[in-house]
Amino acid sequence: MKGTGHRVRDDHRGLRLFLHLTQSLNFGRTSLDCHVSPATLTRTVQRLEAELGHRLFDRGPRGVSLTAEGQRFREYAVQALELWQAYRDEHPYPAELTGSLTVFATVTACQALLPDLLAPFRTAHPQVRLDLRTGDAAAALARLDEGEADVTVAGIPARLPEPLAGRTVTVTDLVLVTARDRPDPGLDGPFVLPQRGLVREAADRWLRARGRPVDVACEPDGHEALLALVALGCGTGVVPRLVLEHSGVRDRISVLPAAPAPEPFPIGLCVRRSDLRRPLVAALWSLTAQW
Amino acid sequence: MKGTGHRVRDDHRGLRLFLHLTQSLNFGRTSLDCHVSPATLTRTVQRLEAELGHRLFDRGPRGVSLTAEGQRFREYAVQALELWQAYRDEHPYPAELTGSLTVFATVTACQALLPDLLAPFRTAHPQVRLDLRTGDAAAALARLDEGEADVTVAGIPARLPEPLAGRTVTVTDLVLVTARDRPDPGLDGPFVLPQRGLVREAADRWLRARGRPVDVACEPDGHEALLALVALGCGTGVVPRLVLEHSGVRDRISVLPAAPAPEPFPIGLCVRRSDLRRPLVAALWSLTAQW
DNA sequence: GGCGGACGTTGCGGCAAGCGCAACTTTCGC
DNA sequence: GCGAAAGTTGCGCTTGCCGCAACGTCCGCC
Repeated sequence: MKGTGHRVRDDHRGLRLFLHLTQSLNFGRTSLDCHVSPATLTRTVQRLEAELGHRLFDRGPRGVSLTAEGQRFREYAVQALELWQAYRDEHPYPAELTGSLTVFATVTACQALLPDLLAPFRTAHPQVRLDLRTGDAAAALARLDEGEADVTVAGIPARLPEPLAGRTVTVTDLVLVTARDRPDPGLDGPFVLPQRGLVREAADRWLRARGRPVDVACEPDGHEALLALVALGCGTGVVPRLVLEHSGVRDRISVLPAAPAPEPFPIGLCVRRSDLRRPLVAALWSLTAQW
Repeated sequence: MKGTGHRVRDDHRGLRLFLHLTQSLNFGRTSLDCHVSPATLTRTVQRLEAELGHRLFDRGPRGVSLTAEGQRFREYAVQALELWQAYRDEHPYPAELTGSLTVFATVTACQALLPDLLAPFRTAHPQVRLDLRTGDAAAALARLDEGEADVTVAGIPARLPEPLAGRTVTVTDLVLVTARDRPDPGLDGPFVLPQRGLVREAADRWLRARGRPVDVACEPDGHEALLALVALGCGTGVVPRLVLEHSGVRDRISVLPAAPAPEPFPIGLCVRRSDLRRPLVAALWSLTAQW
C-alpha cells in the first residue's frame, strides 16, 4: 500500500498541525510528534497559506519563524479549537452507548496511564464493557491490524503504519539504570536491552551515537524482566522512565546520568483510522485529552 | 460528467448548509438556495450527525425540526463562522494583488449590484484590472465554461452545472408589469416573455401553475427590450423586480398584483470551482458578503 | 574543499471521500 | 387509488489528499 487519501474527516487537523508547528518551529519535530509525513505537513501548511493568501512561516536557512500574519492566525486557531472543545465538553457523545471495546495495553500503561486516561470515558459511558488485554508493546500494533483490539495504549512509533491513527498522550524519556547495591558497571559495562521493540531501537540509536563498542549481556523479553535482571546486577539497562517509576523493584535500582540527553519516548493511543467512525471508538477518542 | 468528488476545500460549507437548514427547516429549499443536490445536503447533515453523535434534526412526516442538540450546535456554528469572519475581515487577502479579472454581468446587475458588490474588492486591490463584459444572463454560464470570464454576476439557477460554484448575493422576485397609461390587458391578455433563460423558465412555471391558456405576443431578447415593448402596450410582461426598479422606463410601467406569489429569483456570483484556488478569484470571493 | 547529514519541498501513484444522478420509500392530497 | 412531494440510498465517477522516494539547499566537519 502506498498513499492513502484522507481517511476520516477531521476538520481541525490542519489547525492542530499548524499550532504544534508554531511551538516547535521545526517541520521534522512536528511531523514526528503528530505522526504525519513531512510531505503532508509541508502541504498542509502550503494549503493553509494558499487559502489565507498569506505566508504563515518564514522558512529561513536558519530554521522557520512565524510571520506577523501567522501570529494572528495562531490566535484564530486557538480560539476556534477552544470553541470546538467547549462544544464537545458540553455535548460529548451521548451516554448510554453500549457494546464492548477491546483495549490492548502494556503492563506499564495499565499501571501508569490507563486509570486516568479512561476515567472520563468510563464515567460518560458506564454501560460499555471494556475488555482489557495486556502484552508486549511490540505486539500492540499487530493486534490492531488483526482486529483483535480496538484501541491500544502503548509506546507509539513516530511513523505509524498507514491505516492507523495515533495520538500522543504523554512522553517519557529513556533512562540508564543499574543495581543500586552493586559496584557500578558504568556506561561501558555490559548492557541489558530489550530483545526488540521501540525501546530497543531507541537504545540502539543512543548507544550508536556514543560510538563505543557495546557489550550486550542479555536481551530479556519485557520491561519487568529487564528490570529484574538489572536489579540482580547483570548490567546496565535501558528503560522508559515511566516504567521504572512504576516498577516493583525500583527501590533496588538507581539511575545513571546519561551523557547525551536520551530522546523523548512517546506513549499514546492508537486506533484504526476507519474505526473513528464507529461511535464507541469516536467517543473514546474525543474523551481522551490531546497531549 | 457525473459526480465530482469534493472540488475545493471549504471547511465551513457543512456549517453553512446546516445553518441555512436551521432556518428553512426544509431540505429542498436549502438545497435550492445553496446550490447543492438534495443528496449532498442529506449526506452532509448525516455526516455532521455521525461526527457529533447526536441527531440534529427530527425528520417528521410533517417537516423537519431542530432537536435540542441541534440548537446548541447551531450556537456553535454561528460562533465558529463569526470567529472565522472576524479573522477574514481583519486579514483579507493581501493588498497589492495585481493582474486582471474578467467579470461578466447582466446589464441589470451592472446597474443595481456591481458597484456595491465589488466596492470592497476594489478598495482592497486597486491594482487589479477589472474587465467588465455585459450580456445576456443566459450566456453568463457559457462564458465561464469557455474561460472567457472569471466571474459572473447574474441570475443563477438553483442547480449549477458541476464545475461551477455559485453564491446568492441577493434575491428579487418576478413581477407582472403593464403599460401604465394603457387599458389594462389584465392577467389573461397577451404576454411578453423573454425568449429564453431563467426568467422565461420561471415565468413558464408560474403561468402553467395558473392553468390557463397563455397567449404569448412576443419574445424579445433581453430585459430592456422587453420593458420597452411592455411600455408600448404590447402586453403583460414578466421581469425580475430588480430589473424594473433600475429601468429607464419604469415611470411608464405599473405592476400588477400577482395571484400566487411568484417564486424568489436568486442573483449572485458564479465562478469555476477550480478557480477558487487562484488568489485573485479567492480574494474576490472572500470579499463579497454572503447572502 | 568536498562530503555527509539535516531539513524542507516536489513528482508520483493510489485510495477513498464526497459529489450528482436516478431510483426508491414514505407520506399527503385530491 | 393514484400521483406529487420530500427525503434517502445505490451507484459510478472525479479528484483531494496521503505517503513514498527523489531532490535541492544549506550547514558543519574533517
